[in-house]
Amino acid sequence: MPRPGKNSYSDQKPPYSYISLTAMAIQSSQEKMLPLSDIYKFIMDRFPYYRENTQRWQNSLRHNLSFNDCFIKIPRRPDQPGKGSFWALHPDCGDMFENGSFLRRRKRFKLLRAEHLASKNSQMLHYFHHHHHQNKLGIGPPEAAAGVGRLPQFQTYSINGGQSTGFKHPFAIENIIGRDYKGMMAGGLPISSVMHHLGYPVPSQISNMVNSMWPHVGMLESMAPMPISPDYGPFGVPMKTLCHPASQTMPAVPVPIKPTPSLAAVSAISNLARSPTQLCSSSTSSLLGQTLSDSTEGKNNFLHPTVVHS
DNA sequence: CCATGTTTACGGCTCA
DNA sequence: TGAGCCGTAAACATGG
Repeated sequence: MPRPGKNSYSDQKPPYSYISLTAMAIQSSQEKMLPLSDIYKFIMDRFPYYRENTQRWQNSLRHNLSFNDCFIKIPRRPDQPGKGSFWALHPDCGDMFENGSFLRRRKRFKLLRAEHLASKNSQMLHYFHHHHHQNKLGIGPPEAAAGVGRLPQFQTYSINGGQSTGFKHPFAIENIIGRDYKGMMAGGLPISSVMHHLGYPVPSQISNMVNSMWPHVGMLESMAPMPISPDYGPFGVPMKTLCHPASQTMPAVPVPIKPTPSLAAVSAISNLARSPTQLCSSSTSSLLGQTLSDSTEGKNNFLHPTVVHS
């Protein structure tokens, strides 16, 4: 039992990898991209655990940003002063958390050489092209302008000139976190109960929050810190209003990494039902994918984006 | 100088 | 048990 004043459960390490956390942060922003400092902020605001040892985990996080191809860097426009680039999710990175684990991906997203180079150029080009019209007011970081514009909910930084229409970031929070784990329990407890004890929401809670608010309000229009309490999710949204009352159950909190085909199917369907335009699945993104040796330098060799299967 | 990136290395852990 | 993912440390570069 956590005592008041003492360490509470919410001070414990959240069951998310840095990749998950970063993806959440990015997805939570209106523009689907954030500067490093805002990624830090997102995490620290919502997960007390990360308010300490900042040197350590921030170094790890930067390592993840650079090392993993699922994250792409988008340079600032001249009218977006500030330090460092924006970070976004690679549009083709696939559903890296399809098994429902946010601690460890079943497979990782790795680009091939030429793809890597290509994305470095055309991605940002596309960005410039795209956002210049849509967000003219954009002075300052995207989250500043976020409050006003009702931009299309899903902007992707397409590397193939917008050809991947309809394709959502598989990393979109509802994909990352968005699953219906019907009837699932965590350690013998209903997930909601576990969530409550943890003091931060588990994946599908976030999903519910996202899904319930995205249609109306831009997610996290402000990056303002919100009070952390069992009643609030990491996005500062009251859980009560967002948590589906009954039938909603959650994955075990540190979700066992088990590829469960049936579940995957279910989640695919539910994702579809929930947002028809977002047909996103790992299979979509890995259509062109060919396996590639997982060497570190493998990122620099071929023509197509690919998903390396483990 | 400090924040931001990039890269290498290594040990722990999990899954096939 | 090996392969691969993850977390961490650390060296190094760069730009404001």
